[in-house]
Amino acid sequence: MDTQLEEIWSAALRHAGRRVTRQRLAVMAAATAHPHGTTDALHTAAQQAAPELALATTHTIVNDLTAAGLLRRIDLPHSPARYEAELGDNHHHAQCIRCGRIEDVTCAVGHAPCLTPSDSHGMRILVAEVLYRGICAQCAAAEADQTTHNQN
Amino acid sequence: MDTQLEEIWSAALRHAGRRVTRQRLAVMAAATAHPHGTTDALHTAAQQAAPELALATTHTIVNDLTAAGLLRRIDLPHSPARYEAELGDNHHHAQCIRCGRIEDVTCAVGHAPCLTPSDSHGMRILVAEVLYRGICAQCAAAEADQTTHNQN
DNA sequence: GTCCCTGCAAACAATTTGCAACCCT
DNA sequence: AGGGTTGCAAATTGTTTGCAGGGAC
Repeated sequence: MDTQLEEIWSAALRHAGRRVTRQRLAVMAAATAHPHGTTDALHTAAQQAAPELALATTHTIVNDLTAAGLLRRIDLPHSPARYEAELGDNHHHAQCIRCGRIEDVTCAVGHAPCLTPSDSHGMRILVAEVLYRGICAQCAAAEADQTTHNQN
Repeated sequence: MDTQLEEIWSAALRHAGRRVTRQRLAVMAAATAHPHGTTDALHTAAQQAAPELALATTHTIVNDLTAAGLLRRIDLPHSPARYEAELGDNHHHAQCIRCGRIEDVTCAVGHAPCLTPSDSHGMRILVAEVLYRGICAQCAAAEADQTTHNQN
């Protein structure tokens, strides 16, 4: 585990009024190493640094760290909750409807005007999360290949 | 139940290669009458028109109707799946982080450029779903009220 | 008559909770 | 020392599945 990152996380935990434990550091390391990881995946990865870590505890930790603003939760259809380290870069996600792969998208074009409509039924918008759905390069290539073969 | 809508739904079901049953019509009526309804809510509402309807069957129906393109599924954090009739109007949703209320948002400003980035890691984007999170008018008013009282 | 669709019960998956022991501060 | 955290097991919640009967076409 990276010592430098560990100090940053420790400081973040303390700043959020949380205690610094081996389990929490292990989960944050796992979330950084495996972005978009499910609770299950993070649990498995974190067990390298904290073997006794229980799955239920992993749930408790990711919930608390999300509330503390250290992790960001990603909800996708037909998938358990996923998490990634909250880096404040406000990116979005794109998912392939064929293989389920998840990519980060930085949505450089037309960002602000779309994402912050000043008014919607009187609701004051704080954040906007965009989920793009489409077909990734690999799956598109595979389908094109398929089509070519069928044309014979 | 509205006879005119019923005919539209029947045609849609047949067009999708599905059979027209009382249960399916009841679920579609419920989804129209209760937009953003959970499976549980739709099940309860649909039982007015189809009392024998089982909850498991409601799950089967909404899954199939979503696959058929007649319903649209809405996934929100910390909530079971929600559904609404697919009207092809491509609107988005805003949720209050205080009370959980869900509003429809038509995102008129800067729509196209933001929602269809031509390229993202080579993925061809087909649709974009935006979830806005903020504080609704009622909750904002309640909080302002609270603040005023505290200032005494 | 055929086959999709439904009802019911049971299985399953993801997440939460209760409580005693633990260990960070 | 004190209270936030953890581990474990059990409970909950949301959803899926298997199978027999029933209804749409």
